[in-house]
Amino acid sequence: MSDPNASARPQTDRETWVRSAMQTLADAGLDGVKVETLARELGVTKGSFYWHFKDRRALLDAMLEHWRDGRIEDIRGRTQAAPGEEIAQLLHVIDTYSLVRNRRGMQVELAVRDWARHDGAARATLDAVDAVRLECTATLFRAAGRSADEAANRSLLLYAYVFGLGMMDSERDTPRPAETRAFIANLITGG
Amino acid sequence: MSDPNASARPQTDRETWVRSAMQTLADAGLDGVKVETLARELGVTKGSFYWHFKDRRALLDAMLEHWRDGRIEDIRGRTQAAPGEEIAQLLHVIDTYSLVRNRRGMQVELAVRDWARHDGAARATLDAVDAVRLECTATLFRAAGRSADEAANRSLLLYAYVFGLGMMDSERDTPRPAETRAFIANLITGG
DNA sequence: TAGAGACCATACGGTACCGTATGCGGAATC
DNA sequence: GATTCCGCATACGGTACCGTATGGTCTCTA
Repeated sequence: MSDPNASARPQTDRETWVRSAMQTLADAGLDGVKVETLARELGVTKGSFYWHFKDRRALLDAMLEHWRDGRIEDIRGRTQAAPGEEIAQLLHVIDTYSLVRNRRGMQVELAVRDWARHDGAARATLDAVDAVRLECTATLFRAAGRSADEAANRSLLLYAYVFGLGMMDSERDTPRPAETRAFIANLITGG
Repeated sequence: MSDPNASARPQTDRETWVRSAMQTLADAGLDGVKVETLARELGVTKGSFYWHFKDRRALLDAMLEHWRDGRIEDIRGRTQAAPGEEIAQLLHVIDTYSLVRNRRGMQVELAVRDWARHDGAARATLDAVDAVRLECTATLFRAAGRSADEAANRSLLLYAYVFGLGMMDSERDTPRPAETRAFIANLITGG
């Protein structure tokens, strides 16, 4: 009872493994996430890993949970807008999601989406995140006066565009011209 | 001289390997493309593979070439339009590329795009294909009266949307509602 | 019909993983 | 200061690959 975080203490080192695994996922894809490789990069051996995790699958599930929670928190934070500012906020969401400065986040996103094509758990996690995202932006569109259908349609276009662009520009170093980004963002929002 | 295709005859069996590898690429991703696994599925052994290909990398390069040629031929064929029919043709392109019936082609597309994130040759191939695609649709937009900038911007939006949607819907079995598809397609083309 | 070359099987060495079993030190506890 | 348990190292067996070496079979041709 001396340490109120006693039960959570091992979580700290699980976090280390998960963070390192997410980095590798971004850099090398899911098949780059290997127990012995991660251990080498962390300067430990597999013995450590198999104390913290039952097996490789347990790490993958922890990664999905970690990513899901972060993404849901992120989109919730980015879709708060004062009345009358909804469209401006949507334009800001498009810009932050489609700019090159989110490179690492985009790489993780693309890796998870590819992962979801072969794994049920990843697919379920991704669907949950997408559902929240679509609902968040649709709420903004509705608050800006769009119908429910139009809000849903524009939200779908928004995410498909943003992640599609991330896929096309994943290795690009210079951002798209400001005029291009503004033109497309205005088409999506209908501003 | 009796067989005018004598020099092309070995190509036939290379083609068999490439086709099987493309199928596996669609189903299991690049890391599923393994020499011994492919050999088992073809009912032969590695001995056959290493007679036709120098190594695994040679197969991967052949796959990229095969895919590139097919995609360029495909987009060229789909972007022929009589004067005045350009927008209608663009709407048709959007529909064929975003519908579920292209499932296998979309899976290959997504696998190649993921591949391109870790491999220079794949990235170069993909960039070449994207450049042709963008030029093909931009030409249609210009023929429909858009400015060069607007044509390029709408083309970028078109492909980002189409492949982004393919990523979001890769495991979906029922197509999106016709109204949703029409609404978004009209936004992209500005019809 | 003998030889050459296309096409593939067999067999092997080497590597990089996964997961388990077990040993070992150091901190906390009594 | 002996015990317990956490955190990790070491060592092992097993599997799935890649690529090479070598031999066999079948066909076509001279």
